[in-house]
Amino acid sequence: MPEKSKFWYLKHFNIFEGMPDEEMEKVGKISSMSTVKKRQIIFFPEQPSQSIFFLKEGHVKLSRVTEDGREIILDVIGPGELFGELSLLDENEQRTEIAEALDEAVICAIDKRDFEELLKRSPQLNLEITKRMGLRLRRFQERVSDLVFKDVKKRIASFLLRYAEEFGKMKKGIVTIHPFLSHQEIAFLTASARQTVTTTLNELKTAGVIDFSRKSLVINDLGKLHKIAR
Amino acid sequence: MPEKSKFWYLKHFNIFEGMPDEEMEKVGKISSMSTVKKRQIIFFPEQPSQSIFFLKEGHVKLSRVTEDGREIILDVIGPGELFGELSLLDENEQRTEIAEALDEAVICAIDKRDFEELLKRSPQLNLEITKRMGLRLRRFQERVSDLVFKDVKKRIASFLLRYAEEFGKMKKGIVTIHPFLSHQEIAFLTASARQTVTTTLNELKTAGVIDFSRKSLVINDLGKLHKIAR
DNA sequence: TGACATTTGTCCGCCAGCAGACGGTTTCCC
DNA sequence: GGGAAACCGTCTGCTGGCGGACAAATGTCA
Repeated sequence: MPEKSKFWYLKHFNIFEGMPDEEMEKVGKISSMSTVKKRQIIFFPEQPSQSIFFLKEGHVKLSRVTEDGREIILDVIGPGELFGELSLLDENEQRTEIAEALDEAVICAIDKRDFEELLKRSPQLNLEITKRMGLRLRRFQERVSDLVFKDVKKRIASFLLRYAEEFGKMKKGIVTIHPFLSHQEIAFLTASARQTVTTTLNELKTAGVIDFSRKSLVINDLGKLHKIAR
Repeated sequence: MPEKSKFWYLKHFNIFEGMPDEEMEKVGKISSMSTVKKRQIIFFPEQPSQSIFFLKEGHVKLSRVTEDGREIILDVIGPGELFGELSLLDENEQRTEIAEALDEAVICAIDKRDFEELLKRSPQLNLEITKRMGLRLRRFQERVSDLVFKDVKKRIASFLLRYAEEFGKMKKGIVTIHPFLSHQEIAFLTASARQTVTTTLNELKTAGVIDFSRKSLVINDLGKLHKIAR
């Protein structure tokens, strides 16, 4: 799957690659690093947005909460990705997203204005950001398309494939993932119900396609999973 | 609704605004304009992507078709917007979208490479593009969230509001739209069935919220529509 | 190590809304 | 202006999967 590896590559490509050293130094000066614990919220929607973040280690869940308290997960990201970029759009508006650490995470924050300055000075960086946003957009398109055309079983299979590709380790055609999402969270991501996720996963287990316990998730038969997801 | 007008403003803001004249002249040289008829396809997914487009007049539907021939509408855009930007991501890959004119449209095409050059030279333009992509991303997030949380009636109401805001003319609190989407197309956009759209629209008509014939669509009670959509 | 919180597993009743059918209306194009 | 094609309106049966309920397993923290 050549496309996928390219996607991966672009995503994990260091965003400051190819930047002259003196610029890099400036970046170092204007950014601040910190560690957040599992389940800690990184920014609240009420705060006026002023920083954008880079995730160095761990996993972060980006979500929204509706007025009546229901949650929707917009994305789950891993090391090397940036988030909060949408705040570039807002002037003094509030964020609409919540970011929550799914495990111990190391993040790096840069003030929005500083970052915007940086963008103006470095077309290369700017292009990189644009491409990343484009990739996100694509993923969302995919997601909408899945929601419209696929039933729950297919959506969950589809999710597992993405999950495996982004966060799993492949060895001889078998992918192992250290899971960091609950069934409830998978349900939010696939627009389904918790119970349905549990049932479907167990169905897949019985069919021998996957195997899982609380501490690991193994995909035995990628081919079959692809077939189910289509 | 302050947010909305800002959204509108950003979207319809001329993308080349503030560009020095000599640059502008270059843009003129490398771009080519053309007119397309209603229902004409602007680019096919099979073609390697090489141009990005600006829509000057008319409306364009951006969609995807699955292997088994089902269609999903990704977006519907009006004058002032650009499309095909995602091709910036692809090297020599095929487009995954289809663009189709919904009425007589005037478009302007620029070669991808040329445009990329332009971006490198103009941080201002680059930022503008980034912001637009961000807006699109937001809209998609909204759409996913709607799909997950709202029932068909709400989604259709929600669609009507966007439709009105983007393409309608407001006069004394009443919005009139010259419709260019069929019920089938609205169904694709709202992830529902044609019959359901017909029924729901008629329900809204009976309730006095909207009024429509084949040649015009009027929204009488924006407030009520908002309430239904929430 | 025990108690409380969180997550997973299973069963089932219920209904939103999809999809098929078919007839009426408008639009398009020769 | 007439025939075909596209679009709209309405009725109806059927079902995917949501959501409530409750039990079991696992995690967590004192």
